[in-house]
Amino acid sequence: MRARLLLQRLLHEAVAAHGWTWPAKAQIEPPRDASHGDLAANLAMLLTKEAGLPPRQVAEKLREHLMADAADIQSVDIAGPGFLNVRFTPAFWQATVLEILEQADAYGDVNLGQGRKVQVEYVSANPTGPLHIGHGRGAALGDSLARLLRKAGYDVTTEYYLNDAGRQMRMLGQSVYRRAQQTADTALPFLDEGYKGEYIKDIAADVLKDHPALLSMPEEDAVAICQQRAMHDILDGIKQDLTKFRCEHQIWFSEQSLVDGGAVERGLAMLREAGHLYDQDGALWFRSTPFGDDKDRVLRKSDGSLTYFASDIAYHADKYARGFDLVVDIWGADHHGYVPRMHAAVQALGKPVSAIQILLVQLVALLRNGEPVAMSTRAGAFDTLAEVVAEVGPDAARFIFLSRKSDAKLDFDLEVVKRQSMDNPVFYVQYAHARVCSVLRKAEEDGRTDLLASGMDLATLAALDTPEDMTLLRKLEQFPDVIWTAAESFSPHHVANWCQEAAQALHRHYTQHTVLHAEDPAVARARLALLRATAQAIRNGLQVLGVHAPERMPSVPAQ
RNA sequence: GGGCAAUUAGCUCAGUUGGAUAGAGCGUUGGCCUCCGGAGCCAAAGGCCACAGGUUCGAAUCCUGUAUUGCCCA
Repeated sequence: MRARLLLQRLLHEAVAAHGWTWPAKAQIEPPRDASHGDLAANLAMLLTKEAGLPPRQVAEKLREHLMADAADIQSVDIAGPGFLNVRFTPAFWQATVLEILEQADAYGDVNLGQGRKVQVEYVSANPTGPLHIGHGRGAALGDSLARLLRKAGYDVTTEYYLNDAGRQMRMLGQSVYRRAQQTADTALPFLDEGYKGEYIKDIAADVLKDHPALLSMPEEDAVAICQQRAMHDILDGIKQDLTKFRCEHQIWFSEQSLVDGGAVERGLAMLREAGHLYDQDGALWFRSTPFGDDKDRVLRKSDGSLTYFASDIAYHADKYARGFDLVVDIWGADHHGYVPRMHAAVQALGKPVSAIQILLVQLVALLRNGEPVAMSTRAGAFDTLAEVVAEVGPDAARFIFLSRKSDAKLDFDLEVVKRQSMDNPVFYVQYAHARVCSVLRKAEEDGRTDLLASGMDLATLAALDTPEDMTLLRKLEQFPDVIWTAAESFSPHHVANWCQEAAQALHRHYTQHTVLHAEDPAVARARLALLRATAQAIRNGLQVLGVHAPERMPSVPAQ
């Protein structure tokens, strides 16, 4: 981050000094091939027209300006069609260690969000059954995104939208009631569209225990009791599953409360006033096509009942009324058809389409040794989030989810995720952290007070001059940039990738250079500081992913 | 029939929003422990970035078709 900011400032000055204007497409980034330099700028190619010079001559003029007044810059080369390849001094990179040790847990914080209020709404599964592995992916993404956006300077609130009104909840109550009835009359057939899982029977048994007279009540009352109990129990389970998966929702928002509080009617009135509604064929329509939807949508059907979309609009109107500048919705990919109409609704509410960000999470194929895991019909489903987390642990599951783009299908192989090998990079990253901790422990055991004394300075860090030192330092320096781009693109997987790269640089360094047995105590001090800084940065990266950074790995595996 | 996404090494996936000779890991082959944890490191082999056009200094990336797969809608 420091490197990019510095170079950006110097280049801006250089461009201004020649009376040119900064091109919007200008980029400053590490070249793919590290041997080209630390950072590369494509500026010269973009300025040829305005400068009236061939790109390499433009580059030459910029180069002169950079070399004139920058103590931190070691060299500037012009390469290829006119790239400026810039190399910084070792001291510049070494200072990264001081920065990290000073900022500690705050290292990587950036101010992309500038305090803007963001809501992340995620999971929001109907409380009609336990969460499955696909919900887990959305859960990992939503939670990590909240952490990421906080680190990037947003004021984040997390929320779960509870669909507790409507037909599905009634069906849930009826399903439980029917299972209760079946305990008395085994010949009674099950409901065609009912919820069939084993958990429905469990709930029915519990209800019967608390209400022995259930079956002699009027059916309406009995179903209501079943529905209340079912929702309560299932929601309880969902909350437990999410907690075990380290996902926090600060607010649980009830759809029923929207209906009861008249918010839906208010939302409709708002749209009607703005002229976005019309009546046709006895139904109430939202004119969404002017906003890019492919057809208008019904909000109130001819039988008088409201559609889900109507309460969704009211819900989003409520979000904005609560003062959120940006609303992030995380949906299963099977809802992608709703994206255009939601975008339309937001605009009809008077917000720019950029005030909503809808992230789609693709399905997860659960495998075991390459074979699809069949949903069990009897002994409980093996594809529930709870089962999977119990088997592989939250760290491994979260890391797998978060190291891939969310909008691509994902194969989740239980055996592979459980295996503690490089098939499963979470152990690789955690091991890097644990390795550093192990060195620190050893230093303490050996009574190396000279190394463990606090305080560090640039002069000592000058000993970090090997290729492995420089690779590691550059990687650590990039961390804030990674947070920035990841937050900007709502993509935690960039952070996961960085963790792997940082871990790799650490492992490589570790095998090349010993710390406690270094030839010179000063070198040992410098290296130990570097390792501490690395552990800190990796810890911060894992924190964004919601993955633990252990001080030691649980056990040594068998050879 | 319309729409949305995906297609990169044998497998699982990245590719910093258009940059230089396309990268990791696993798997395969061959090396590295008198030393802080070898759950590691190094090296080799492995590619028509699905296919065909187009846009420009420059395309895995952008635009248009085609194919295959998945999902939504009628």
